[in-house]
Amino acid sequence: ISHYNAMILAFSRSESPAHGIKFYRKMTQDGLVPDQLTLSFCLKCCVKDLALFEGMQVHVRILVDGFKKDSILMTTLMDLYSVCSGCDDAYKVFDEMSMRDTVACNVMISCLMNNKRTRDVLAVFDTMQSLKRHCRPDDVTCLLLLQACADLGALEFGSRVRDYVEEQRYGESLKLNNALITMYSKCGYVDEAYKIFKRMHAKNLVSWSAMISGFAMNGYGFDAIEMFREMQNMGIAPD
RNA sequence: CUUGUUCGGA
Repeated sequence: ISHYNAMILAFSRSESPAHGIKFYRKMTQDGLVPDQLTLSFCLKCCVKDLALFEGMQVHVRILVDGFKKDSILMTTLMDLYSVCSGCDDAYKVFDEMSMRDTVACNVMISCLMNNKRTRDVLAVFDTMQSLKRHCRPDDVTCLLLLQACADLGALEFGSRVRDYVEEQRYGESLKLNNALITMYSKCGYVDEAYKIFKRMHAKNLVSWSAMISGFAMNGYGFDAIEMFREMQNMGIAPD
């Protein structure tokens, strides 16, 4: 069976996930019994193929086979509904999970974000902070949240996330710093963005580009050009 | 690297 799993996993990462679903069907018709891994890989195929109906059949199988308390599997299911259906179905799974951890919350947040339900995102963040450690927001949570704030121009909330980031000493994370730069820029606070930029030890092409367009979008075209030169002097090639 | 979430700027 591990060979079948390997096959389906490979299909789930390929550009033809539908073949993985076919393969799964075939193996069950041949009387083989899928395990958690099989179901998980098959779900990934369904997500990638946007195959809601097939995914729901796997859902049924999960329940029938008694894998309901496998939280990782349930999180994958959430992702299926998040991508192929909507918040309501994803939340239903979320709500019925026996153990909700940080990743499950992150899936929920990303789903809510895609559906522009910002206020609910906020609420989830709040409850995550007050719950036990297995639900505490992590770096991915912050990344998601900062991106949302940037899109919405939600400075106040973005600052709260920033405080949290610094409490947790995610301060050296390149991705988080870049997300902060973008968030402040889009909220119109280039100076704050620049402070972040300056104190960064490691900078990316992304960091530079974020800073440059931050200046540009706030009407500091000259500084943008200046930054661009400085970047090249640092030996970083523009793309 | 045999089960889950983000993948950064434009």
